[in-house]
Amino acid sequence: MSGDHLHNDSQIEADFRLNDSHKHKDKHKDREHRHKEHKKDKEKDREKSKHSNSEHKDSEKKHKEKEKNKHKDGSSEKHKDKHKDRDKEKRKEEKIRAAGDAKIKKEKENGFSSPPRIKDEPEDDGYFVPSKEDIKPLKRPRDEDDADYKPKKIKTEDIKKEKKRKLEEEEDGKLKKPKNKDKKVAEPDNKKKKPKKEEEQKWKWWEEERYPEGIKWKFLEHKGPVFAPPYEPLPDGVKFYYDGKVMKLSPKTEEVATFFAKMLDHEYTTKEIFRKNFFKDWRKEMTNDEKNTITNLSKCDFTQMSQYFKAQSEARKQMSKEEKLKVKEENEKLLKEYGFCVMDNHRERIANFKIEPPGLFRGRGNHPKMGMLKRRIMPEDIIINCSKDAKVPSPPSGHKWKEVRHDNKVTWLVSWTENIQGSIKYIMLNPSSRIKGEKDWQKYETARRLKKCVDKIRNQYREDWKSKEMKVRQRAVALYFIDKLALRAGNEKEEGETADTVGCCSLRVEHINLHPELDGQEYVVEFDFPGKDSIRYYNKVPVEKRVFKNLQLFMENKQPEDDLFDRLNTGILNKHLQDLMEGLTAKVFRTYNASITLQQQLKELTAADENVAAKILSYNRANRAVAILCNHQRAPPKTFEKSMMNLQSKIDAKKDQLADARRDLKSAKADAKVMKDAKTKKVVESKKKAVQRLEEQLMKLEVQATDREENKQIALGTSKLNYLDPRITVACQSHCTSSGRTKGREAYTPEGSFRELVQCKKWGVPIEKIYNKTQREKFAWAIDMTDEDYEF
DNA sequence: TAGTCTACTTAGGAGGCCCCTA
DNA sequence: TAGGGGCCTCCTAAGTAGACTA
Repeated sequence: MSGDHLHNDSQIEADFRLNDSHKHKDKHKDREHRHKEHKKDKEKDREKSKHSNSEHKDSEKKHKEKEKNKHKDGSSEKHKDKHKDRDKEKRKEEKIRAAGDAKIKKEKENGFSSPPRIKDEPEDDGYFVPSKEDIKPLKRPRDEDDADYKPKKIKTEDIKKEKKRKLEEEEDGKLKKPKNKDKKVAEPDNKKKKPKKEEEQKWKWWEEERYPEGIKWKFLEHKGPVFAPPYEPLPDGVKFYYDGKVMKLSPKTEEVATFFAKMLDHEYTTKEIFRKNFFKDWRKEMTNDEKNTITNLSKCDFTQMSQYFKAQSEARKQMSKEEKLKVKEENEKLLKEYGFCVMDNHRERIANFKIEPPGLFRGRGNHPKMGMLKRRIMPEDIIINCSKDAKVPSPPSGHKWKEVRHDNKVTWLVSWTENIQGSIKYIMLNPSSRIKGEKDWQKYETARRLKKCVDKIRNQYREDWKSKEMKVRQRAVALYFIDKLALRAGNEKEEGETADTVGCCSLRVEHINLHPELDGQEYVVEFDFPGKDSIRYYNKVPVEKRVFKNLQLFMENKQPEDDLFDRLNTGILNKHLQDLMEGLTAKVFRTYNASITLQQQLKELTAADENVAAKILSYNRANRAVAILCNHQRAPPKTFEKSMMNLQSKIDAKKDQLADARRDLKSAKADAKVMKDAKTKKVVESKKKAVQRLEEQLMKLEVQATDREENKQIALGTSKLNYLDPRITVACQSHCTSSGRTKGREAYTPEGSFRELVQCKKWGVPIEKIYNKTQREKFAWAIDMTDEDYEF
C-alpha cells in the first residue's frame, strides 16, 4: 500500500488525467435540460432572497386585491398563483436557512459540528471484520412442530380481551392525567402503571427463535383488502359550469371532476404540470360530446363542487356526539374485521388494509406526473398472498381476484400495480408486528456491527483517495460523504418519470461548489441539491485536502449537468461495502451515524441532577442533532407564530405572578419579623412555597418555548422512528435515573444520598415521555430487553 | 454489466381527535 | 361547553437494495 509521500497532489492530478476517459459525455445531452432547470431554480432562489421582504408585503397586498377576481375554474388567478409559489418557496428558503442556523447554533452550543462522531469515537487500532458468529441471526426458540404448523389458538389478546382492555384504557384515561400533561412536566414514575399492564399481555417474539433466512411465515390468513367506497354522484343542486354555462356531466367525468374540485384550495391546482396532466387524463374519461365541449380547463368552474365538499366536511365536524360515536364504532368494526391477520399462531395488526382510493396523483417537488388520474383499484387488480392451508379471502360479490398466491418468502398480504408509475403497491403488517420488529432489530444490529469495523473502513477509504483507479477514488470520496454527512446512496432514476432529485452517487457537478477558502475555513465544499421528496440539502462542509483535490479532478472537463461520480453507482458502492462487512450497504451508515450521534449527544447533554423537563429538553436536543444530520425537515406549522406568541404571553403572565408572589413573601417576612408569632411564620412558609411553585411553572414554560422554537422546522419523528436504536433511548431513561443516584450526595451525607435516590426515582424520565403509544408498540422489543448498561 | 422488477424502508403532509382554556 | 390548537395516525410517495434477465 502506498503512503502519502508517494502521492503528492500533482501526482494525483496526473493519475486522474491518465485514467479519465470522459465517459460522462454520453450523459451530457440527457441532462442539459435538467441543468437548465436547476440553474433557473437557483437563480430564482438568489433573486428571491434579495427581495424577499419587500416582495412579500407587496404580493400580499396584491393578493388581497386580486382575491376578488377568481378564475372561472375556481382557482385564484395568476397573481395569486405566483404569490403562493413565492410564499412557499420563501418558506422553503427560510426553512433551509434556519436549518443551517440551527446547525451552527448547535455547533456553538454543544460543540457538535457536522458530524463530530468521526473524531469523537474511540480509536480502534485493530482491523476488525466481524466473524460469522458475530452476525448470527437473532434467536428465539421455536416449537418443534412449527414446520407443520396449523393455527390452533391465537395467543395474543382476542377481540373480547382487546375490547375489555380498550374499555379499561378509556376508564383509566378518565382517571389519568391528560395526555398533554405528558409534554409538560413529569409526575412521579410510580403513577405510570398502565403501560406495563399493556405490555405484559404482548407476545414477546424477540425471546423466540427466528425462522431460517428467507422464510417469512408458515401460516398466513387474512380477510383481504377493503376497497374504496363506490362513487356517489353529486346532488342535482351542485352544478358544474363550463364557460359560464351549466353543464351536466356523465358520472365518470363528474367523478374525476370532483377529484380536482376537492383539491381546489391546494397549491397543486395552480401548477401548470398538474393542470395539464389532470386535463389530459380527465378528457380520457369524457364522453365524445363532453370532449367536444370541454376543451379548456380555465373555462371550467368547479366552485360549487368545492363548496359542496367543504360543507360536507364542516357537517362532519358538526356531527353530534352520538353520530360521531357511531362513525367511530363503524370504523372499529371495519378494523376488527379487516385490520388483523393471523400470521403463524398470532393475531397481527395490518398497517394499511384499505386500498388507496382513486384520485389525482400528488407527486412531490416538480414531479412530471402530478395531477394524473390514479384509477380505481378493482378486485381484478388484486393479488392475494396467503398460505395454502388458509381460508382464501372472498372477493366482493360478482368479482374475482387477479391471482391468489402462496409465497412465504415475502411479507405482503395483498398487492396491486398502480397506473401512474407502474409500481407495485403492497398491504403489509404494522410496525408492531413480529415480522417488522425483527427486521428493525436486525437493522440496528447491523449498524452496531459497523461500529466495530468503521475505523478500519475509514482508514481504507482514506487510502483509496490516493488510488490510481478513478473508480476507486470516486467510490472512496462518495463513501466519505455518506459517512461524514449521512447522505443517502442516490440510486439512479428514470428521467422524466420522477422529480429530479439526487443522492450521493447521483450528485452532479452543478450540485457542489468548491471553495479553497470560505469564512476562514480551508477546503470547503458547498452542497446544494434536491434530495428525497425534493427537500433541499444545503450545507457548507470543510473537507480534507485530498478530498477537495479529488473533487476538483472529478469536475475537470465536465459540464454542470454531468455526474460528479461518473464511474460510480449504488450497485458498485454497495458491492464494495459488502466485501468490507457482510450486510453492509450505504444505508447502514445513516443508521449507524444517527444512533451513535444520539448516544454521544445524550451523554454530553444530559446532566443527572437536571429535572425531568430539562432532561426531556436534552433528549429532544440530541434527537434534533440527528434530525439535522439526516436533513429531516418539515414545513413550520401554520399556527407556529401564533402559538409562540400565546406561549410568550403565558410566560409574561407567569413572570408577573412571580413578581407579585415575591413581593407578598417580602412583606410577609417583614410582618413576621415584627410579630414573631407562629401564625405569621406559617404565612411566610406558605408564601415561600407559592414562590417556589411559580418559579417551577415559569421554568417549565420557558423550557417548552425553547424546545418549540428549536423544533420549528425540524422533524424529529423520522429519525426517532427509523434511525435511532430505541435501546439507546430506553437505556438512557433508566441511565438518567440511576446515574443520578450514584452522582448524588453520597460522598457527603449517606442520609442525603438516600434522599437523592428516592428523589431520582421519583423524577426519572418515564419512557412515555419520549415515546407515544404507537412508538412504544413498535419498540416493545427494545423496551423489554434493554437495561441501563446498554451501549450501542 | 446494464436494465428491469420486486420487496421492502423511509418520508412529509393532511386531517382529525382530543385535551385545554376561557 | 365551545373553540382553539397540538399531537397522533393515516396515507401514500419516494427512496434503497437485492434478485433476476438478457
